[in-house]
Amino acid sequence: MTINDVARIAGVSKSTVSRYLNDGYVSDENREKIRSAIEETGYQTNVFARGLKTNRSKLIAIILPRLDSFTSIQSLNGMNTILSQYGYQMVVVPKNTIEEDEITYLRRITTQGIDGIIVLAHAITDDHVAIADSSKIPIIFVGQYHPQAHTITLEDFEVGKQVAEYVNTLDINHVLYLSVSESDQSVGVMRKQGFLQHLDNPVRTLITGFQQKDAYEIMKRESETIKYDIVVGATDNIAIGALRYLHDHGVEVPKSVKVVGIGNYDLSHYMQPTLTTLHIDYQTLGRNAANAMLSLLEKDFTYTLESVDLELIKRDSSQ
Amino acid sequence: MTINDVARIAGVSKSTVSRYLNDGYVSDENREKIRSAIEETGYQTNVFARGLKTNRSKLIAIILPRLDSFTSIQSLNGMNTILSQYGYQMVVVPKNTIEEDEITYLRRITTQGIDGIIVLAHAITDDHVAIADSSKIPIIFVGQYHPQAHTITLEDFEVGKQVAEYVNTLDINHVLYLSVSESDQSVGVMRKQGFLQHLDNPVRTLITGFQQKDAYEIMKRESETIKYDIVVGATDNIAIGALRYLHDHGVEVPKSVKVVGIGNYDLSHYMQPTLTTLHIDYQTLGRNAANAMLSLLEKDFTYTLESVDLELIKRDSSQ
DNA sequence: TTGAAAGCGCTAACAG
DNA sequence: CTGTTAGCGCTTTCAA
Repeated sequence: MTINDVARIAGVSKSTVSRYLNDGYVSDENREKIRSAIEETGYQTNVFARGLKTNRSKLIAIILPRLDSFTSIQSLNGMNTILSQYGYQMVVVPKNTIEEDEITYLRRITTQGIDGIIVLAHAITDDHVAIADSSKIPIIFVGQYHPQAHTITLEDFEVGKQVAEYVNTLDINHVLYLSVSESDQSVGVMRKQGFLQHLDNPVRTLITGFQQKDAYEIMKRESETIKYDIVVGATDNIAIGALRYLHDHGVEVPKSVKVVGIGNYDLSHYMQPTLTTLHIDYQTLGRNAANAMLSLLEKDFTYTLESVDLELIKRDSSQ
Repeated sequence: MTINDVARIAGVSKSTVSRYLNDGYVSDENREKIRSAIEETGYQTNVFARGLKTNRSKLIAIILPRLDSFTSIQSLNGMNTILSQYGYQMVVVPKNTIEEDEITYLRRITTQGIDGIIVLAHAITDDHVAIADSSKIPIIFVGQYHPQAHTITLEDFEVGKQVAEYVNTLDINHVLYLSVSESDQSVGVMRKQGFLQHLDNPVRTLITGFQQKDAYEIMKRESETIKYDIVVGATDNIAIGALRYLHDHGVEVPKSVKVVGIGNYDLSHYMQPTLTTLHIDYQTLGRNAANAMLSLLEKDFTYTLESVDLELIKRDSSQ
């Protein structure tokens, strides 16, 4: 079934059918004939033929670190709710299964029939920006700010601030803050600064990775020599790693040491004790990214950036 | 950069370049010229033009219930490791964001430039089979067996059996088994049968949903009137729902009542008490599905179905 | 082993 | 508002 069949049955030319399918500009009479011809034939437009002319596929590639990451999946979910409304589908590409270099990969797929790329990033390098610049399709980075690229971010400074303000209400003296590498501008720099600048108590900062075991390890190696009565993790996973370390070493939480995380991962309310954390609505982050993408793709598409809800969830690990 | 540019630079015809890109049948001399022309130009084949002739996109659609499901994501992960090796990418479609009827949706995308569809299903209806039959592209159903469709499944009878055998070793008298609707042939029928047929103790079976809260609710409504000293959930989520109910009602686990789940979701070792469960390697399930798909898509592709690891993980909730 | 040529199904000028 | 026409970039006969 091609557009020709529909045209023949409807008794019009294929351009009229094409017009019906796209802009409009068809008389009511023909419009009805075409509609019924399409219904009769079950015609579906051939995406390859259309793409050959228009270079549009209604496919957005989403590059993310791993599939088993709570925050990535939440964002993905948010994106999908928006994208699917406009007929876009997501090509999901977990970075950990890409064999080539990320930059090479990005460059390659910019010409592979995809309409846009959303990258959930922990860092934006000059190479990333260069590719985004030279690419014919839009690339949006989520989670990291960069002045020369399309980026959608959390207000990480505010995130850090809100957590600090909560910590200030607690009856504690020495804070241990577990951060991540400063190559991550958002979590490693802004979030940390927001936290440190608003904190009233003395604090020691340690740098670790995003995995629970990274946090566990750094606690094992370093925490013995540090005086602290609260551990704040830059993410829930980090806080959970610390919590497990404390648990394994007989430290009572929250009695001897309190623990606070950031992100409100689903795990956090299953922990024992349940983890106090700042809820971050990652679905909104995803929706923002999707809307930003659509605004670059669809003309007359407008949207307003939703502000991402932050809410302190007080649980047992801090009280 | 088109195939014409490459042909011009290499000093051959575009058919020769096309042959170089596909089958072969090019002299060594020309082969080298073309290779270097491609390198020089950074040529990438236009997927729309190729698709128009070949109807191949190297895209596999994966339909899954929701994105926030542990088992789905694990399977997805497994699929991706295989598919990406062969240059295929996944178009991920969460069912909960599809507005139209699932059957309509399936029928629609079979003609939308996708090479194959993998459906993570809780049930296979006649409509599903009809579409799979009439579709020009392969459709594989994962998780549910059906004699007239391509299906990849777990050995759910064996799953039930292994759990029953473990329960038989425990010092308990009355079993409460929380199952799901029999419309789910795998979990609702086979898994249950495997369990019931190998169990030595008396058992009461209750039907609930896949969500924790479903299990929580059924416990609230029904468990008071039932005598049991162990609850076995057909999935970890169900077991966790029961565990939370017991916890909220002051029942000591495992002292008064033991709890066992199936699946080994990541949550399960965060529970308090940690949940005894049968580990199921869903990544292998995903790999099997991907391999099955490739065998339908790529000629000369052979594979052997991997058997899905099952392993009983004894944790605190049962001992 | 190669090149010429036809055409995949569609969109978008353009002329009417 | 409609039809004619010219490709989009590629693969695939076919004849050489």
